[in-house]
Amino acid sequence: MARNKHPEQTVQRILTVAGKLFSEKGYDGTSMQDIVSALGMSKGAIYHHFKSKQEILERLSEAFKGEEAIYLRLKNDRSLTGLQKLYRFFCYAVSDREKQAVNSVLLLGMGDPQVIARVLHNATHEAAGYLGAFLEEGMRDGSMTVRHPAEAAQAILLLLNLWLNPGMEQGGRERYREKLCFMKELTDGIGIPLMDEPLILLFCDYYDRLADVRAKASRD
Amino acid sequence: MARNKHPEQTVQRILTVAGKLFSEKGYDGTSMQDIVSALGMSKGAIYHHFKSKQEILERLSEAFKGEEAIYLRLKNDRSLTGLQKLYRFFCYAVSDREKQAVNSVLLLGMGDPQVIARVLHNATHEAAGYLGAFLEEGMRDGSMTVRHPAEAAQAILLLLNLWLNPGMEQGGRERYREKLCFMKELTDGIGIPLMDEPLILLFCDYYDRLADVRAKASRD
DNA sequence: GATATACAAACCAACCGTCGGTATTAAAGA
DNA sequence: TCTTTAATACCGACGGTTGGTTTGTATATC
Repeated sequence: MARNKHPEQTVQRILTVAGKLFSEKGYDGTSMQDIVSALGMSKGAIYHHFKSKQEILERLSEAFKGEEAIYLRLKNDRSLTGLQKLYRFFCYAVSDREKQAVNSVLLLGMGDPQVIARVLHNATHEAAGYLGAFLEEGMRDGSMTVRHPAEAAQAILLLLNLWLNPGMEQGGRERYREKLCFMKELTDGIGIPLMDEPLILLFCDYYDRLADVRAKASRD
Repeated sequence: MARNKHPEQTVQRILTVAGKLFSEKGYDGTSMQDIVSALGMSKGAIYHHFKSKQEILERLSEAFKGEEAIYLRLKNDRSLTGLQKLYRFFCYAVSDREKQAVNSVLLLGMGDPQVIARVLHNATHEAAGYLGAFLEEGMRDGSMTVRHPAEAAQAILLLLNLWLNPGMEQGGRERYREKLCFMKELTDGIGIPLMDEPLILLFCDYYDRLADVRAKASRD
């Protein structure tokens, strides 16, 4: 139909390069011209595929939407309790997520206000609905004793996505582990015995993976 | 010394008008020209008193720094337990804060990424140090049984400033109250029996005050 | 009257996004 | 099969707006 037979590749290239730049220099710190130059394309090309700079960021953050898929899969699994579903959701969140997002702005670019706002919105709006459903299920089947499922879901996701986000951590690995221990007490305290040692280790891996990516990035 | 004998008044006028605009149209959505026009002044005048647009926002958000004063006052009071100090700190945070900040960007402008990032930073860096000290004190004097004081302080402040921030609430008054009930269970669960009924009512007042300001603002 | 300050206004580089134009291809018509 | 047509992929100069600077001037204080 047009000059390039595979425009999706172009879109991907734009997303990849823009994500890299955003995470290196921040969203506001990256100009459209920067992206254009790094791509060796024209401005018109980008604006042909994306209607604005914001839209690039939004598409980049859609990796988080992958949570919707895992949610739907877990939801209809009758062999699992609410707590087990929650547990697997967390496992996915810290391990499988890497595939699409470990290089993404959402982790490396965590210093940027635009990114923070986006993650926050995602946590308290989109994702909280899913988690809340698991918590309610856990109440019914007795696998947890949480009393305000909707609120608990929001609070937990807020802490998970912002506070436990390795991209936000500045205190090093040990402090991150301290955070995880506290998170265990917090969730236990509200009746959700979620955090066990294996999950904590998964979180630590999560942290280490980002540290690697960071180290590699700072070598350039 | 110069044309105007009372430059502080000019500075105040700039802060007031800029704060109003920021909260109405967001930080990025407000241009320097907007502020200049609303003030009926010149750009040079603003840049004579503030070195950047960011600095206006920072000065506006210094109301939060008032927490430092109350902290120092509480810190040296030997008649109070750690828990009592924490309690008073919270009372201050939701009641006294209004004097300078109820009209400020930090509540009304809570939708803005720049504002969110600033509040977040404030919570997990500046303020967390103070709170952590109270928690440690509370551990020693036995008024609470928290095990990870530094982490608890960060998590509590994060939830307080972002999640319990009335400017972020979109679910109405009842949902806000639900949040507060959950917050009580959360703090109780980690060994900090902080939230009692009077404090919850203070929070509700806090919410109502902002709702009033909002209603008044939308009438224009 | 010298000097430092409060402000004005013209000015600047950089920014995001637009727009008319061109190249290329898939499909439709002959 | 050859031509036409229309839609897509892309180009790059341009425009309006942005945050910020600079130069100039009036005035209050010493």
